[in-house]
Amino acid sequence: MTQCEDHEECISTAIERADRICFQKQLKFTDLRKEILRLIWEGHGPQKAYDLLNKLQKTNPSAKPATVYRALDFLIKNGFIHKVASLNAFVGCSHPLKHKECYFLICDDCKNISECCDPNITAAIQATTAQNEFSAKNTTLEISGHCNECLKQI
Amino acid sequence: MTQCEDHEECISTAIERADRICFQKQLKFTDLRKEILRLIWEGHGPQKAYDLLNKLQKTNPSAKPATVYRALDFLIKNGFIHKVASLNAFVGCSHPLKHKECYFLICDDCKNISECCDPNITAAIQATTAQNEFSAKNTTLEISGHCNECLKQI
DNA sequence: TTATGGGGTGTGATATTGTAACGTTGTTGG
DNA sequence: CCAACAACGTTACAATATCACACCCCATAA
Repeated sequence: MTQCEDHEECISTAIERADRICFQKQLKFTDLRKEILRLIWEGHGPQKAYDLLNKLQKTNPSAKPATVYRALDFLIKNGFIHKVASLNAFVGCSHPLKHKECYFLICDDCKNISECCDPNITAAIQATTAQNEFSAKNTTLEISGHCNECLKQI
Repeated sequence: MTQCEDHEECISTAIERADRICFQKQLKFTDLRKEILRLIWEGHGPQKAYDLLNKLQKTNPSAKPATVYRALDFLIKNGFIHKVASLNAFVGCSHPLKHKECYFLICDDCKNISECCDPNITAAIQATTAQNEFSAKNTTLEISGHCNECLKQI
């Protein structure tokens, strides 16, 4: 699940990517927003808002819930992270800009999340919404269970 | 979305169905659980836990959050309702026993929810999880947008 | 140059959602 | 009957999230 060979590199790649996109789109990628994005990628799994707050307070003791939630709002709105509704947690997006819809495989054991963005699923969902004459704006697809690595270890 | 010709009948049908299933499965469908299920169906849309608590307190002034959440746990566990993760709300299941997975179309305007349980989506999801060697336990698929009725009214 | 307006942040308060823990009651099988 | 367990009552609290208002910075127009 969401392996990376060199996690430091994986984090900095994500930050640089965001930096680039923000520059192109003229978005303000402030230190605070960058720090929150970094903390999310450091965890490399779904991160809870208040855990992020605790970590942020190590370098920024006066941080408050709103501090974190505002940064999260920015990051979500611009596609750098996703909210995982079934966990009330937040996870870095591996490919911002690439697509609107993201689906997740969530391992209950190792807590890792992988984005699985299958076009077949998207097509099936579109067919169903069309059939129901429903105009979809946002899709939340979160599949929990056990990843292959964890299954092997049993 | 989730229309019903006679809402009183629709509620009582749901209650009777649950009653029957509980009898068959030897589950204790207590007054409290029945009342919560009734309140959920009365709303005929996603109901928030604390709204249910307020309504419950009209007939049961000493009800507490735990009172509601315990009843909700029972109803979810036995398939009579679903939790809508993206809304932190609860909605009655139109066909308990029929299937494990339920997908939702959620109208942002009229707040109605309809279950859309398309086998094609299920198949697409299964194909993807298989391909990722992931053993799925639970699937949350919640599609928000606008239903046809609301689109027409614009 | 100033003013002015919007975005981002600081800060305190509060709202909303959900659980833990422990005691009591009531049912039920042995 | 009574031991055991499920359901419920009750208190407290934990976890998640938002609001409101003040302040600062800085880009831009007057």
